[in-house]
Amino acid sequence: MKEILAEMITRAAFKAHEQGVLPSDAIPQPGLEEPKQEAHGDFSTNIAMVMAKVQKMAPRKIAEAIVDNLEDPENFLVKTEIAGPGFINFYLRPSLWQRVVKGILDKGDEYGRSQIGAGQKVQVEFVSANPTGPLHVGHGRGAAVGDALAALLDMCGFEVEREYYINDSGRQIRTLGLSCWLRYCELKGKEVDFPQDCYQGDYIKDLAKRIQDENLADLDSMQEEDAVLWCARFAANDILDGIKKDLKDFRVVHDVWFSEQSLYDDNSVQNALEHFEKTGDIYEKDGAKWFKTEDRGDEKDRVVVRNNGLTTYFASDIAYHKNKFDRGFDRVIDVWGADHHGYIARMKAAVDAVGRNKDAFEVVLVKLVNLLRDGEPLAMTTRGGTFETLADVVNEVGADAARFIFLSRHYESPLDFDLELAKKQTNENPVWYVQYVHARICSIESKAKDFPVSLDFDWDRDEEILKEIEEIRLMKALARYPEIVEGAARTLEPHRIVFYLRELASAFHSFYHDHMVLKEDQTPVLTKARLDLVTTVRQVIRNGLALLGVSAPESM
RNA sequence: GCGCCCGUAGCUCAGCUGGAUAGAGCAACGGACUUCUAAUCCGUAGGCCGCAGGUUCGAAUCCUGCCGGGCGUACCA
Repeated sequence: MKEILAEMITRAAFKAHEQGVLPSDAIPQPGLEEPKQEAHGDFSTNIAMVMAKVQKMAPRKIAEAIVDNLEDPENFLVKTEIAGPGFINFYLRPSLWQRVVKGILDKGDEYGRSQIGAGQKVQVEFVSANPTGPLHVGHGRGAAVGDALAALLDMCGFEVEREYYINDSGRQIRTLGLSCWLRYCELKGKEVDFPQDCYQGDYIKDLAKRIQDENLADLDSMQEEDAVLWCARFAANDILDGIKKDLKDFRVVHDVWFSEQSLYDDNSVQNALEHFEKTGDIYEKDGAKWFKTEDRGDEKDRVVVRNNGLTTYFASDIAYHKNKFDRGFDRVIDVWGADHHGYIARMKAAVDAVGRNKDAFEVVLVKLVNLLRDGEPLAMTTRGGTFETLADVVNEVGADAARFIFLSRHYESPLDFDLELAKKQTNENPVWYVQYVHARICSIESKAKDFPVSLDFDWDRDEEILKEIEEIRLMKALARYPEIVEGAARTLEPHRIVFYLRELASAFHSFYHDHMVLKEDQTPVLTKARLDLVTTVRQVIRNGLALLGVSAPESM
């Protein structure tokens, strides 16, 4: 509908130019928007104001010239007016909105799909928590955001892959092994001084106990270093299994689990380092090797090999991101916690050095989550305690509520997550508000069997059937969905879907309150039309919730 | 110190590429169920868009400075 209008406006402007009314032929692409106020029509354009400078004319004069030259052979418009400083407002024939119903009925689950991605390959890497402890709520938000982004991009015609990067190498894995080993020693009754920088959580004790109880290894006869390594492997694998289970329960699925260690095993890290030493991007200073990131936009150069010979995380990250692009991705999106903020510039520099466009690598920084109960903050220590893990939260409030709330704000905004609120089955809880629409409509549909419904009804007939204001508003909201999806994908902002769904839900509830779908003294045609209308609402609610990874229940 | 993000209604937050009288949810107040799920709806109230300049037909939006808050700034991960 917008395209048609834009076309009409452009044609009118050129016609006005040919007639000499508009001096310049520089006609910009008309921007059309839905005015905030219904009194300003269905669509409006500010093109006259935009052109004012070039045309050297008053905006309202330009608007007049355009309106005078509008051709509307199919009678789309019932009224056109010039308002304010030079807006042109368009009032559409109401029956035009009915076309959206047919469109959604035809497209079903595919309504909202677009091809703006044009088949470009995108990788979304998210969660990627170190396998040194269970996922906490912060990871949950990252998981919800990453998963929704992937779904959005997929819906917009990108070829998407979801990846989890496992930091299964390096010092912290050894620390994990040491922690586990020491707890094991404690169980054996040895006096142990448990260091501060070891992992304190009770889950480590549980692991040690399992090693003992299930007799998984003969640690006692091993050299201490071997025992620590064995513990490290065992603990990391077990914790990773736990992470996988937590994600599964949260309905998050990754396509690829990528091991950091594999980059060492196949010499990728080594090769990358050697390569950049040759190109001069890596140099030696103070016994360490530095990557020249400052020349590429970072604040300073960064160490990749420490003077003790050990590589830093940055070294493997360079190899990792090179690997990503080598796999043919046009865009690489990393979802990180906000505490990794300072890492972006150096990673972009590395991507630049690899010879890729810095803009092909994007980082979505997800701010932290404040867990509350009845408005009171809960302590978020790494030590075992009350509700801090993702699993606990999902257990308590359910995956639907958790995901919806995680996505209910811009990812860059800190998020308060109130456990009690998330569980409430009242209007304070936004999840239910949206899901309720779906359930209500399912209920109507199942009751519809007992009603006389016109069967030879045809949406192609251009007669006006749905003419109530609540119906028109609903259809307008439905029509907006595809561009909401596109906008959310373009800006990588899934929260837009949440806001949209609340609007659509609100429009539906208003309609529902004022008008009956199934009513005895109503024409079968109107019944059928309304039935189709609510079915399309259900469809769009379903499609939107699917993007968020939230279920659409048939009854509540 | 430097860099990034943020400051919008009592609270939590939207606000697209600058557009008309700045929006929503919650909380508050007042109404609406003999009807397809009241987990709902309708109405009222609530604002110096942190402050001060600048850009222009027009600024919550763009630029500069200041104030206030968060984060980052490792031969850590």
